[in-house]
Amino acid sequence: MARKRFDDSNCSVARALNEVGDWWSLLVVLHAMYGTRRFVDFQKELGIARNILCDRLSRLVDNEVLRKVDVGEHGSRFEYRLTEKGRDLFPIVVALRQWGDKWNPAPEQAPLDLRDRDTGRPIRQIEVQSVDGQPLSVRDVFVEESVPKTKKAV
Amino acid sequence: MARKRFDDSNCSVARALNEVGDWWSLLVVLHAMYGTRRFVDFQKELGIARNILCDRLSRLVDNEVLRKVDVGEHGSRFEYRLTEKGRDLFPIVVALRQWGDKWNPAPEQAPLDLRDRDTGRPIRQIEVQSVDGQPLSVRDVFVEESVPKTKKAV
DNA sequence: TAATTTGGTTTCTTTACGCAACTCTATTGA
DNA sequence: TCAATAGAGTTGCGTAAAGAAACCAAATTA
Repeated sequence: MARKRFDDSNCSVARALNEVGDWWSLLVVLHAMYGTRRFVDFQKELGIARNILCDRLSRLVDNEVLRKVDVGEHGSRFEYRLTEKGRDLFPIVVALRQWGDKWNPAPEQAPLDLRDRDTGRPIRQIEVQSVDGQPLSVRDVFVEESVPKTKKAV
Repeated sequence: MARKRFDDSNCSVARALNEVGDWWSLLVVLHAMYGTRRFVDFQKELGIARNILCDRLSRLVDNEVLRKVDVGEHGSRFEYRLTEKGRDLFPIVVALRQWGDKWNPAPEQAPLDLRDRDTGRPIRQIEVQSVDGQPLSVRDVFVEESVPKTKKAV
């Protein structure tokens, strides 16, 4: 692949994709949110090759999205748990899920129904909002330059 | 790479990643949101190889994230424009940007400051919300089974 | 004590990425 | 009018990464 990397990109989207922008990383994080913690469980649930899983897990640990925790008395039993940084990917994962459900619904399957644990009611559609909670589209937004001068459309 | 594909996965996150889950696609979409429409402009701005850009653009067109529009009288001048499906990726892109800014801030650079065009005020941090607008974390949420039976934690 | 589980590593093949060069049609410019 | 340039790709090649399968070692379990 000789993949291009974006570690030092001045675009934060590129930097984010550098850490979780491949085919597997976000799925690993998703399953971690579902409660999966062990190497073999990730492997079985995702059907990912072991060497690739190895690589993804250690990359996620390096990037502090996961923490590798030694359970089991004499080492050699480990768990991978989400860090705060990892849990902070929740909105991204949910937004992806909602987008997938909306635009590529599964033929014979109802979309996963996420609900508020307190009230039992479904969660909202994720949206970009103004400070007062109004939904904003791409066109409702502009980039404020650091040295405020001009308004440049996004 | 011999990538595994998730077209028919019953997980909508996997299906979403199947369309935009590679290193480049979301960056192409991002730049399209910035206003880029021409092949050469994407190529210059992203520094992507032309054949890869070709592949990504046609995949995004196939998946109806972009539309290929013939401008120029005699053909051979094209523009790639976001469809509604593509514009609907806005929250995902913004969430990625905010995550990148929060957890991997650029050393010498202020994060991109997105603002509401109407009020000039910054946008909100994207979050998963309950129907009444309360922020929800991973732990505040459960999966309601299609045939309601048990409450399974996410 | 043998079999199994866990968490990998190694080897090998396939596939896709990235680069550079090339093509073909319009458009611009001298 | 003829050459040069720009736009939008395509082709070919070397390399790096993905996937499959086999192997391995420590720790549990039977």
